[in-house]
Amino acid sequence: MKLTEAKEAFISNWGAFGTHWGINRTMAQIHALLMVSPDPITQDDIMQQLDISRGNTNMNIRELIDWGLVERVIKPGERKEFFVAEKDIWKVMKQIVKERKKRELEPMLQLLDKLEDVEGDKKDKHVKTFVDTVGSIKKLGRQADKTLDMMIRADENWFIGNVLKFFK
Amino acid sequence: MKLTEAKEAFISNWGAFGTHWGINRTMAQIHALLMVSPDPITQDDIMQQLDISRGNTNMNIRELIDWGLVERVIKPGERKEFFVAEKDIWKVMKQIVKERKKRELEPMLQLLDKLEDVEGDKKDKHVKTFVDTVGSIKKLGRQADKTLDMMIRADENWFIGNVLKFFK
DNA sequence: ACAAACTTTCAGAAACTTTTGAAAATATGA
DNA sequence: TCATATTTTCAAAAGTTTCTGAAAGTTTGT
Repeated sequence: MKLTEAKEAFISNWGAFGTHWGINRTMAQIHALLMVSPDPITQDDIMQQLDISRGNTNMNIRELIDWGLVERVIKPGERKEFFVAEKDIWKVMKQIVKERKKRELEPMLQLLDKLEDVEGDKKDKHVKTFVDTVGSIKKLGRQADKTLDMMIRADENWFIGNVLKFFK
Repeated sequence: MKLTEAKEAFISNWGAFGTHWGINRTMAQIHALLMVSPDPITQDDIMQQLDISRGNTNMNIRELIDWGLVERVIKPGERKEFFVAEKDIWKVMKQIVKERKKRELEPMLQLLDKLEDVEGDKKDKHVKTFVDTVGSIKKLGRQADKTLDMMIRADENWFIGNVLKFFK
């Protein structure tokens, strides 16, 4: 397979993959393009290579910067801004986990805390089922929260080495 | 907080939460409703409680059954079908992980295998960046795949106990 | 201060997803 | 078998998200 062809396949599939994970197609594609680009590239390069509009490109680059996955690079003597993606995939993953944890898991745990102390007779099966369900989701959520925290702090090799040992 | 109110909050938030994870709002809401219902309920109950159409209800129940999160229950002497959700949240999570792994992670790894043997001079920085990026994603993906496999096979208490110990 | 280079915004258009509801299909019991 | 209850399907409508492109805003060098 030729490089151009392989790049295209990678970008388009990374885009499709992203949509399953709540990231919009274009954002994931820009990210993919930047990950396989050896040097920083401009907004115009991105527009041209992915064949998307200026506005769309701009918005999605900003979103990627917000997520901490892409950085602006200013080249001395150049008027245009350049962009570069974090290439260490472990860092990328940690960054994504961190953001989604903050945006999704934490608010959910807060809500569950409030919901758990519903008033009413604990012997009523409706109350009991509700409290039990919420309680067990909270327990699992807390566990996930802790595990992800540790992962965010861990170093890749330490992590992979230990996980491998741990899981026989 | 009253039970009815708490249930509503739970259902509506579980729905919103679901949309971040590629599950449609209604499907997640039906799942939430079934999780807090002590006994099996009918399609009409669901339609009424969530105020959604028959077609929508039917399609999403079927999808939940496909995912292995909900079961049909036939009550002797009753014409209607009843539905019940798996209430053990650990099993629910394992089921979701299993399905998403199959639907998303595995195809991605297959693609990366093909992309990694791109032709061209490994000293060309474009080729090198591409191969390195794809290779490291593959490595991390493989690791995730193994870890998830183990988790699927594990028992909840074994898992939580060990994870806690493991992460100091 | 000005003009050119470049970036950002946002209203409307396009694309995509979800929902409805009525009709078709199927199952049940007399 | 037939009438009725129940489930399933699917085309069209509603809703939502994403994208475009032109206009407004900003920065830079002279």
